[in-house]
Amino acid sequence: MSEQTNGLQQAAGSFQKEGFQHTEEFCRLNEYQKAAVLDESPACVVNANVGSGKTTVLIGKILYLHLDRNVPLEKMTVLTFTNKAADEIVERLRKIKPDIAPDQVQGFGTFHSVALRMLKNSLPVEEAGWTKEFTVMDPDEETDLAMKIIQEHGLKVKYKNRLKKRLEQEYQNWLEGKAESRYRDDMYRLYQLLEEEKKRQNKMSFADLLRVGEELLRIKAEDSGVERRDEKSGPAWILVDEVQDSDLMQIEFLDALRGGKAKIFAVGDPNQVIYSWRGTGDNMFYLIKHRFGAKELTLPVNYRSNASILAAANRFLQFGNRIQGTREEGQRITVRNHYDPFQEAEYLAEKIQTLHRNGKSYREIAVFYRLQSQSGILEKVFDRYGIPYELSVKKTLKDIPVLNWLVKVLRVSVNPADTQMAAEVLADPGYGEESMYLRMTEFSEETGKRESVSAGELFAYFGLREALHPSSAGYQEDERLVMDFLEKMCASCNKEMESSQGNLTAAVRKFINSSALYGMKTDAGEKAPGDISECEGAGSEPDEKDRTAEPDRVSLMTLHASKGLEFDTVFIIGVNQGMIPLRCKNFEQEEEERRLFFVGITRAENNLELSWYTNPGEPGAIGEPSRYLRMIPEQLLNREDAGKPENVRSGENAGGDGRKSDLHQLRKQVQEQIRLKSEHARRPGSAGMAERGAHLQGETVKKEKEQKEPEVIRVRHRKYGEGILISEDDMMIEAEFREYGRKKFLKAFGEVEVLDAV
DNA sequence: GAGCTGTTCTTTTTT
DNA sequence: AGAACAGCTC
Repeated sequence: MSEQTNGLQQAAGSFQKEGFQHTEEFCRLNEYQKAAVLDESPACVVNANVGSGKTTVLIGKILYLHLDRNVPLEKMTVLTFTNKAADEIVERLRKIKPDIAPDQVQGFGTFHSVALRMLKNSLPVEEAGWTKEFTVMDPDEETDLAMKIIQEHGLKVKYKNRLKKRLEQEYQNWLEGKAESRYRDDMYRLYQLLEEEKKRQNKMSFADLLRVGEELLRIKAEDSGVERRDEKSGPAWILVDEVQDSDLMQIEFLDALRGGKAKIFAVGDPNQVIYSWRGTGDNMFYLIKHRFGAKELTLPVNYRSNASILAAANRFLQFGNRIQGTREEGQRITVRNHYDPFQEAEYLAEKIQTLHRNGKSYREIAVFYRLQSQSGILEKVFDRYGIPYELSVKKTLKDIPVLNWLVKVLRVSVNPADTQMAAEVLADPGYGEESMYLRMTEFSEETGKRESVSAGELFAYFGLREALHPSSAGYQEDERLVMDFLEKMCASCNKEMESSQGNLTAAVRKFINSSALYGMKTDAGEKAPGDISECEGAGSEPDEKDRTAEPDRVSLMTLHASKGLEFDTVFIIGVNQGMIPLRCKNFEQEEEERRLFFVGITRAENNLELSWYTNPGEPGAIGEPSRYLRMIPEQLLNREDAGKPENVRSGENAGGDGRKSDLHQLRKQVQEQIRLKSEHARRPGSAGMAERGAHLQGETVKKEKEQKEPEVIRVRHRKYGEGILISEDDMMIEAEFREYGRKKFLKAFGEVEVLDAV
């Protein structure tokens, strides 16, 4: 298919099949979205503003490539960071094109699941030291194994209680060949021994999947020479969702997968990086752009929020140009002051009740907070008011002891080399049984050869009736949980064996492996204990019925968990100094807190209410509104200090107490007013502050007055290159860079050099 | 192992 | 700012 294939031929060909360009879906896209869908550069990154239809473009791209450019779905790899995102893409694709078969979208999934599939199907894992029968271990298991090795070898490893975190965070350093851990202990020796032990027990950690996958992909590319590899190997197109969230290992994997041949199309938003504390580097969006020499397109138009919300959001934008809106001004943003978290919960309960009575469904409403610990009060009060709510805390199979144990039994059964798991199964205080040992090690020989199986048969084979102790109080419940799990597993395994002629051992292994990657979630919000509603095994499809039956509930979640979601009405609580932003030591962390707040406010479609407490119970927070509230222009706000129902309270605990708190509140308000005024006075260049700054800092601040002139002052930054000075005061300096947009810096760090002496 | 001083982290969470 | 830990001394 030649490169000039274009509009004409498309139009000519449209009689035979519709073609995506002629569908309603395509016509509904705006010009930016269309450009992104149609772009066929070798590498392209789409800088997608919040709410600009990023996933719609990704899906449009898939359909365009498939229907108009004849790229088979099998030749596309679509990489996401969460299983939820992968499921959503396939689900939305099916909505437009319902005849997509599951094996057509094998290449759609998280980085880890795609890596796993390739290690199992097409890469020579033996060359790396594992066999095709390897299993996947989760981070807790890896930590346990590391602990065991530390003990056995008498290693000196500091902060053992934070070992899990350390294993993850220092892994990259070790890979890069650094000599010693920053804590000057045996950490790197531990990595080495751990790796050997994982090979011995034939299992891979999450990180191994990516790292080994990358290594083998590179070897494979070398082997097949510089000349084109045969057509079957590797994807023709690689599409990446939320690319700003990738880490270094994922970029290397991506690069290896591309093999210098596949085209890359990645969408992401540098303004929504909120997980960099977890190891996502500096600025992955631009790093990827430069790494692959990618063309950058933008999606500037937001379809979600009203103009007031977007105007506020624009104040927090750190990269790129301002977000363009499509909607009317709408409701202003409410800023409300409450006395304490308890008063606020009461207020929220009443407010939500009123909204619901006036016809708003609960599912349109969400409450966001910075810390998990803040949800407790809300839960209690909402319970009392009878308001249905859903907490976004995930529960995993590991929280259900009997299933946790059962998974270990199955793990050993499909991988007898896993001595760690075998020991844990037998040593389990609740279910450990010596007799399990033979059943697990003989599983492959006996039952494992079968071509179909039922839950009852497995239950009997493992002798679970005795192992679960029929006389114990929890037996009934345990049996039910185990049978539920086995039934789901058998259904998936039978299907798998039918389609791939594998045996039971292989099918169970596949199921257990993908369950490990899928997190083995259970719905914590559900009342039914232990309902394994989302235990997706190998090859099984997303449960359609679970989604349609979503009950009407208010969503309670952390700001982090809110990413990717949208609601008609959003309340963000605890917008106090010391809470949002959470006290943080360095400037990069502060920037991330700002992005987090940005993510939070941009979830709201029509109504946004931000509140702060005079008396926050949370440690660290102080009774002042967050400085972020001062960053929002006053004309966008609707300040409702002290609220109306709260006045009832002061009458309630009448007398000294109430008056005292009223006085307290009044004083806070006065202080706030004073601060606001001084803030306004300072912005165009406050003489007083500048003078003091000049004394402390020396030269750079000298001539505040000249800055009013439209003279361009150039600055330079180690990372961002040359830019122009926007503003500065005694603490901060703000500059704009062509590639990176506006950034603020702490003068004390001396990162920015002013080039034009004034 | 008590008592001291210095260091490090505290929150957010996916695979 | 305070907890939890590491490493030292006695």
